[in-house]
Amino acid sequence: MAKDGLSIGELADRSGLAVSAIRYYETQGLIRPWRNAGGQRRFQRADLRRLSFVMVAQQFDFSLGEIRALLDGLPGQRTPTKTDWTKIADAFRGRLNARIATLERLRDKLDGCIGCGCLSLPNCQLYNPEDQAAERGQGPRFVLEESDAQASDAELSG
Amino acid sequence: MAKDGLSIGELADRSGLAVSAIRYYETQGLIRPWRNAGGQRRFQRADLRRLSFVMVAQQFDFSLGEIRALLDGLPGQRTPTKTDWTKIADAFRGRLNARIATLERLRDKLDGCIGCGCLSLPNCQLYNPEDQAAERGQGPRFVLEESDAQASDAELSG
DNA sequence: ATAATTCCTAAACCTAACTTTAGGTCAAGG
DNA sequence: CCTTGACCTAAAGTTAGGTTTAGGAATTAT
Repeated sequence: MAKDGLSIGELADRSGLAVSAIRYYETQGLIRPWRNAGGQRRFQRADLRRLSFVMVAQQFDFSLGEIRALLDGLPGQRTPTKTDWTKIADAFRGRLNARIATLERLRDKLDGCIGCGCLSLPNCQLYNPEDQAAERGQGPRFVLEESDAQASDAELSG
Repeated sequence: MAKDGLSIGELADRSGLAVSAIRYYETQGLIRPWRNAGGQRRFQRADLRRLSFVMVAQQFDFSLGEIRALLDGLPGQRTPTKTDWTKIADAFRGRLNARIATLERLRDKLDGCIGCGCLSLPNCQLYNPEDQAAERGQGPRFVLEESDAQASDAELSG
């Protein structure tokens, strides 16, 4: 009930976040409470919006580091206003569309793959990860290049 | 060159996986090599297909545990054959469609949210996570229920 | 025969995003 | 005053999916 700011417990109740999560967010620079005389954290009411923003951004697959950058990028270190929101929403939508597009491409590959004898053919599209880790082997994965005859040797294992 | 099965290094080269990853997969029950006289792992050539399957399934967001279950569910503990593949592809497609649908719903929410003054209104759709962790707080998140007046107090923080 | 690879195990380490625990302090209520 | 209950810090634990390291043994190449 302290009128000089919200306690971490109050913020937790109102946000639905765990107290430990809020403390963690502080270590990650997402929120900066001040301390009262006794050393306890005190939060502004606007911090509720800040936490809300964090929670929403997480749904769009932004890491806490990225969210911090978004927050820091706001003029004056503010919590987003309606005006800022439009720009941020564009970033969110972009991320979302990219993810959807990736999944749709994967679905197309899968559909094009039915009945192609997959998992026993050399250049199945499904073996080109395209996202996950586009670093290690630059070229195609040779996974199924068992060029020898005997197209389907010993299917049994163990 | 050992004709009595592939060494782990050969399997790694052919699959594109790291040797350490293959060993790890063994601990997870995804692959079961036998040992030669000297105690080294030896793999069947069919294990390449098994690993390929693991890699593909991971792209569809299946955990190693789930992949193991899929593999174990195959009659005779086989690596999927063309016949099995159709059934599994259905499972993959289902997972994919569900994910796409979720993201599209999120996008719709986002679009319906533009200009609604989000992040300062009580019941923004974006505050209902729907996926992430549908466990803790069963009810709605009260995130923005600052019922008092002063709709936009102190936007500045720090 | 010997050097260079490759392989072995066990255990520690890594990232992300937190939670849990331990030991101790602060604040609110009766 | 005194007891809860909320809070504090630091450090360790958690999950997933691996990687790295250390110390040693097996294989392969020369």
